[in-house]
Amino acid sequence: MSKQQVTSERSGGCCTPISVAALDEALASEGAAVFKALADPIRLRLMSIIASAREEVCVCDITPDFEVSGPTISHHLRVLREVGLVDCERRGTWVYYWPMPQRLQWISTLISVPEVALTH
Amino acid sequence: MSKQQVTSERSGGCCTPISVAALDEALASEGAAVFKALADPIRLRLMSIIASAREEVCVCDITPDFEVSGPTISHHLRVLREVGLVDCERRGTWVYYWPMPQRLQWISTLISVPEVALTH
DNA sequence: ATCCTGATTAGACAGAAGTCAAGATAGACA
DNA sequence: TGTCTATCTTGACTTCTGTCTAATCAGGAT
Repeated sequence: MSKQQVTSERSGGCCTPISVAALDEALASEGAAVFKALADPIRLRLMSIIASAREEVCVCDITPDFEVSGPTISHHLRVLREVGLVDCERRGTWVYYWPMPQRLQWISTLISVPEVALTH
Repeated sequence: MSKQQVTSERSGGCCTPISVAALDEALASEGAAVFKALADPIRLRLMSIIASAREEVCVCDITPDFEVSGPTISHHLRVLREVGLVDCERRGTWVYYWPMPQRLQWISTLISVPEVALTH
């Protein structure tokens, strides 16, 4: 398996990193929307809690870790969901969230830097 | 010319991706600040133009690609500079920008997903 | 049915961010 | 010196965002 293949598999579907070729406006808008979702300390922590958990995470377990109100947590989770970084499901009284790893990997690849560009 | 030099973790080896372990508040704040800089379509395009160029880029070559005023471009470039994603230098009449690839790679690694998490 | 708990939605508000016009600054050159 | 060009900074305006309280919704249990 070539490096090229590994890269495209890990990129969550596609995309040339911005260090390789300039983005067109459409991709820039989509990418910026995802970065905007990660551009808040609380949302980034929420994303990291959900992404690093081995299982789905209950909102009830997340909320106590933060010093903002429940509705605010709910708002931030919705922002993450609307850009496809997480998804959720109600199960009985509780709501559970899980990460969408391909979406996260896509945005990571978008800003990744080829090794040659790091060493020069 | 700009303030950069940030955490210790970004040199070479980098940080622990958020899919591996939850972020503490300090790293979440720093990461969110960098994502905020990328969370605008114009800034993301600016970053991609600068990062993908083989040479330093003159502001005079960038500005015509956008439909906003010169001061607005200047403002966006400053935002990118303040989070350490680019740096610049005046040379004669013109100002040249170049990318800081390690900083970009740091934020990319922060949200990268281990292969095992993509296939399960 | 009615109540209780967990979570989301609606509405309001302060502060942040994007934009532009006008002015300031840096350097080249006559 | 003065002027010209490229870029940045300032100040103002408008829109967007994060946060709260209060109200609403979804399910379980009494």
